[in-house]
Amino acid sequence: MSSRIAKDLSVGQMADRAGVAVSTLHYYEAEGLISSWRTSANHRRYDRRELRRVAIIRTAQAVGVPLSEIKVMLDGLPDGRIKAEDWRQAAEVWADRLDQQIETLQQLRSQMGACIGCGCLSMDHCPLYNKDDRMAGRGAGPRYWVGGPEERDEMERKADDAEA
Amino acid sequence: MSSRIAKDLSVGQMADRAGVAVSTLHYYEAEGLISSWRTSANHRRYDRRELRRVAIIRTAQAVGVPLSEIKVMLDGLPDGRIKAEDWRQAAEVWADRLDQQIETLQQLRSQMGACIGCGCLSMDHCPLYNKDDRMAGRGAGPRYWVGGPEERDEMERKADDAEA
DNA sequence: CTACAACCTCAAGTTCACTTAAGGTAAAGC
DNA sequence: GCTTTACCTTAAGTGAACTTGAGGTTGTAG
Repeated sequence: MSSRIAKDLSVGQMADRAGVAVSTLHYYEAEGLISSWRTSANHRRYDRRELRRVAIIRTAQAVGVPLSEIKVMLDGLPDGRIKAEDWRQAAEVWADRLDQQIETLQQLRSQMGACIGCGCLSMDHCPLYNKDDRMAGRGAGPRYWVGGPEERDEMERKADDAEA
Repeated sequence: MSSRIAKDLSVGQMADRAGVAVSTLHYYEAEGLISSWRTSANHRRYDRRELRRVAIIRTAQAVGVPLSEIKVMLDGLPDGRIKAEDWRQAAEVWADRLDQQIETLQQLRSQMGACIGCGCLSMDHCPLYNKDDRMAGRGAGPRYWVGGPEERDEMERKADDAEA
């Protein structure tokens, strides 16, 4: 009992450690977000680093990043054996994304704060007011993460001056 | 055509300005997130400040806050006529929330960054490694915003030392 | 006065991220 | 040897946040 080598984890162990349900891990695997090998009994075994993947998935989700986005980023890292350079690259892309997200939050925060001090309550001359126009998004289903990946259609707020 | 007084908006105008679909506004109204009065023709008319509400809703959503949460906060402000004190209070609650959210993001960011520099690639002696355990969440459906409102069950990561 | 755009309601459909259920295998404990 | 526990698969259900569609009314423009 002196050997403390990092062994691969069963799905139950993964679930425990990551704090997610077993079914969730199955789901993630089906979606190609994590991967495992199988024992002779067809049981999943996870490399320990999959734990980190799950942690990243959950953290990203917690701040509103959809799985599809997460997958794209995780796919950036070549299967299994992660080379340092790949990690670095992927992380950089993400950093931008996160910074953006953080900024959005800070905007919201100050938007609400500023709204108290300024004339927002009586409206009409609020400096923030005209920032309301913005934000598009089309297609079905729920829409997290409004400041999406590529292609955003600008949505010209035309009918603005045309008002009696 | 010299009068440029702020008039109430139709649903179409609101949709244009806020950058959302008309159906979304209907939905928000049905959910009690925004409100309107009706013309004699049963058409919706929105007070201009509803525009701000929509902006806040969308921004909050963009960072992963579910509508239920948003509603709670918006409900904090008494119907229609918003008193400054109420705004202030609500904003304060939110500021905390947002700060928390921002922190999560920064953690994720540095988690990924740090993972490059440290031994994560060869695993085993990563200082971040043991932070993987964490994060619970139960019940059906999608789960945004892991660091939820009240009640979080701690999820003891027991089976840790018990490993041959 | 007739088109037509903009609005209305209500019901049903869709996507995402899961969970639950049903039915089966397999190694471990008594 | 039998039962329990952990795992497996596949299919169907769920909740959130919308969208789409069908069918109907209103009001302005030609």
